[in-house]
Amino acid sequence: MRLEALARSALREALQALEISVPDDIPIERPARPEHGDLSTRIAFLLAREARRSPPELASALAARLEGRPEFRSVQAVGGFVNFALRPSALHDVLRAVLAEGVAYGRGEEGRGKTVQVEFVSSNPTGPLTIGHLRQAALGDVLASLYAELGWTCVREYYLNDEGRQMELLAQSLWARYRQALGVQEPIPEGGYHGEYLVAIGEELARSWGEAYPIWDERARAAFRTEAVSRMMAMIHEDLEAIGVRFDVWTREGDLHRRGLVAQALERLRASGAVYEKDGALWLAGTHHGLSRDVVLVRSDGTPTYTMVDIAYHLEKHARGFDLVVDVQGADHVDEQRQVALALRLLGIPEGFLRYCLHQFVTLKGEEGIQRMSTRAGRFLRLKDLVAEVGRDVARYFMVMRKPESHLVFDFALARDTSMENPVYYVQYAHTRIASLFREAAKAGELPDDLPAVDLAPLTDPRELALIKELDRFPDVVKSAAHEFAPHLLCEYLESLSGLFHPYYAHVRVLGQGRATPARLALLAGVKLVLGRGLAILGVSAPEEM
RNA sequence: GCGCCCGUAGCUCAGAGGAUAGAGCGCUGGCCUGCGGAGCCAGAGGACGCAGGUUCAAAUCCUGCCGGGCGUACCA
Repeated sequence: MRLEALARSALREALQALEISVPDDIPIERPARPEHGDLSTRIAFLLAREARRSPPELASALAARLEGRPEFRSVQAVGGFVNFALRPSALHDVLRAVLAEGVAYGRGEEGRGKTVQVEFVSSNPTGPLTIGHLRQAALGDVLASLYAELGWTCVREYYLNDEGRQMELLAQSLWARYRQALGVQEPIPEGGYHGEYLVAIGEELARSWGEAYPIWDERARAAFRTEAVSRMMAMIHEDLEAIGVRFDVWTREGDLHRRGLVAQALERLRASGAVYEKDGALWLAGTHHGLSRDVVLVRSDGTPTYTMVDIAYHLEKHARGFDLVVDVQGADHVDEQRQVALALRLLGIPEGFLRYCLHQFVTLKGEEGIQRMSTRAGRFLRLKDLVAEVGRDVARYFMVMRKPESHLVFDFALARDTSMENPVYYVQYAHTRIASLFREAAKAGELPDDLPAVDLAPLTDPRELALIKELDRFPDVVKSAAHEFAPHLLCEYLESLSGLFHPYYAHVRVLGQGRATPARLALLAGVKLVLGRGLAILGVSAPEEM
């Protein structure tokens, strides 16, 4: 049995024996200080009032009931806390279970038969992906993997805004570059895209199309739009490839229009009575429902706004039958999220269907200080180039090692120059050292045939027991990381597990130690297994050699 | 002005009501005749932005300030 479950079921029995009603959730903590035991509970504080006893009294009564049970070495009341010290055999049982489960250890059942869609990146196809998109790419990909670990079927989806004014500006900017390549002084349009990446494409088009498009007319617009989108998509695919992210579904804004979904959504909104007309435009009455302003859904020229299309898109997601939709978006989308969420609520979509993972932006710290990215101004670091510089593992890990809602300063120089000193390698190195140990064990003929069957009794060193306790946490970490949209918890966990392993390995010899050898190999097999699983979820490699 | 996010070690950040606040980097000093030194051991470094409040217990929850980021478009 998992350790927390062990303490919970014991406490449940003790509470029943004392005729105190058992709460649904019995909190179990892992004390920071060893003298407080392996597990502890503050339940006495919570039930004191109801039980009409002071927390210390209640804690003592519980401890007295539990003292002497075989799974605990001791159960002590300290203040109002009840502290449990586990017997090594209870920990050995945990390790045995980990080894028996193998790669399935940590997987959950909650998502069985359920499907979650994770929408992320969804960058406009107006240029390559930048370090700004990297956080989102890593975050979304890892969230999807976390949910997959909990048994959900995951769909990774990219929403492609291939319509609207930005695409118009992009096409015209490309046309300008094409004209420039032909020797004409054509300026980049107002609000257009100045990035170097359009120059090369413009030159190429000048070579293949010659003087075919001397003026910016409908014909040029159509040609350059199509060309621009496909070129940008190619670049985006390259960037995603570099970071190792694959999408299952690409949804184009244009398709939503063509399938009549925007018009349908509009009808539903009208029918709901949540919209009104003013100044020739159609508005969503946001202020009636707690928003800070009303929102235009259809402009006075009859075209739907981005928000309108987004609402239609999310209705379509619902129609597709997902049990949960997770949108990963930057902090600039807060208002947009509220608006879409409100529209869905007004249309009767259940509250829990759509959840947003909102993240703050990445600022890049480089030679010229801290800089904001801007695709439009052509000032950005391309994702592919960053990955080439620091490697996929480091790039991905750095982006999820902080909680999404915290601002992240990416110190490019540090990631590159001191890459040997960074936490990714610390974790990977732990995995590698164990892999190497197993190679040595095999050479020496000391590798047991059946690790889960090994006698674990020799594992009595506090460091060994601490490692097992840490292994026990893994499934909970996966669960929290997924539910709270907090992949950084997994990073922290892996660093903590590695931080227990390295000192242990530096001080304890494994091979040639008689009965202790197979037991220690079994322990380290468990550590390697969990490190490997954790890294896999992060999309970071778990090397056998470095 | 209003809304959301963030103020914790020199730097980058964990800590989501519990017991003496942690990690990595950087800094100081040690450890390579055994399984990988990308490692280990030790040390210096903190009024948790400020002020109130709730609680047996607050870095954590509430309120108000002060800083910083983002938003506040008939842009996407």
